[in-house]
Amino acid sequence: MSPRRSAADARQTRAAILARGVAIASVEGLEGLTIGRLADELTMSKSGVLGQFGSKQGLQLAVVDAAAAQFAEEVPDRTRDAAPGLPRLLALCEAWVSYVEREVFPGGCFFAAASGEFDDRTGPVRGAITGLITVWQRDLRQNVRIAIAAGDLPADTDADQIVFELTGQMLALNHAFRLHRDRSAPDRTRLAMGRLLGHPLPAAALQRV
Amino acid sequence: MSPRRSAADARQTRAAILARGVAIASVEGLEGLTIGRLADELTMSKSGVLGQFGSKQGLQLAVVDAAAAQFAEEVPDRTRDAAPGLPRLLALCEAWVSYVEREVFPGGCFFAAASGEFDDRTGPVRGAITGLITVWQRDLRQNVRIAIAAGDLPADTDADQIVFELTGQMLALNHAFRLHRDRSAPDRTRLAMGRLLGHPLPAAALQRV
DNA sequence: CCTACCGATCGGTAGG
DNA sequence: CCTACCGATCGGTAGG
Repeated sequence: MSPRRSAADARQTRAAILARGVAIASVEGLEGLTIGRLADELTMSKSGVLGQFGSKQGLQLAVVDAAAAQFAEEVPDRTRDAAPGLPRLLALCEAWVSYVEREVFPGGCFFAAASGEFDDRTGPVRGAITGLITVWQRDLRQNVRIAIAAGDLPADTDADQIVFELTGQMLALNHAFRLHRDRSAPDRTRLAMGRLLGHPLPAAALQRV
Repeated sequence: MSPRRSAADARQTRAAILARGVAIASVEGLEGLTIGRLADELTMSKSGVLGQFGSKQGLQLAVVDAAAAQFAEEVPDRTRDAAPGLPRLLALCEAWVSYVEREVFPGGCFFAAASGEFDDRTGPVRGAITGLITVWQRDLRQNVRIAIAAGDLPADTDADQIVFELTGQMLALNHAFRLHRDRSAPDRTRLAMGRLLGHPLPAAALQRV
């Protein structure tokens, strides 16, 4: 096997770097993710890692995109069976709670951690993080609006307010689960979200017994 | 003026280091706070900074304590006039919203940032952060219980659940205010907290005009 | 994707 | 609280 690899090999290498990078960054942060450590853990040279992304910022942007793809698989993609509006909203909330409970990322919600780390900075990495979170919240809001139009939420509901409060319960769960290792936090979150939406979360009853 | 300073001078130097340290750490994080940068900004030598704390971890612990003292001044100390129970609870919530709105720390809530940074680690710094947050949440819970006993909250209220949900709204505010620069977030938080407690926050009406 | 470097900066120490 | 260091590690480059 020659040291010069094919394009397919390069793609595989890139995927392996990103998988490790996402896991490390969810724990150590996107700044704490270093090229040297990544190279060490993958038994590669630093320049081999860096060559794929050009710079640390390029690596960070690729890691954010890879985390977004994984999040999409683990949360919204699991709600495809639920109809738009209240059913989808409840499914998205339950999928989010489950995503934290299952510890999809070893350091908890990747985007909660990344937004806390980059909220005081400027530049493309912050932009990528805020863009992805904005899209996620727009998806929630859209389903709130459909639920209102369908009569499944009160007509005077403020969609932005509901999304704001749901976001708070998501952050509370990540906080309590990671910092206090509070195992009752997922059910507390389900309860709070169910009250906000006037309906219990779909899987909560099953998981409670 | 000789290079050998008195104990009073040393105390002043220490206070100056901690004031800068808290501000830097609220933006860059407790790991991103470096001895070299601190020395630079204070036109001191690195060893002059390090000598006060022994190690970077000693500096981090002192910075956490200094931030806790400032938080105590800016939030709970401002609610001394409110009677224990629901009045104090409403005052604590309003003081917290105001603390974020006034940007007491340049990087937003110091403890929201620090707990996100250290939630996956072990050691005394994590311990100090969790300890302070636990005390703060115990204070909230205690006032919820007094409010229940006084009949100001329903008798079947779950105090831990209320504290959990209030914490979520605090985190939602910090998140929206820092990441999205959403200026409507403070009033959204007031609204959510007021609903949770069944009473509007004390200063909200005045500030709304 | 590798070896062999680069200057800058990290936390920390010796000794005054 | 200073100067003068230390080894380790940072992101990144040259050249193959």
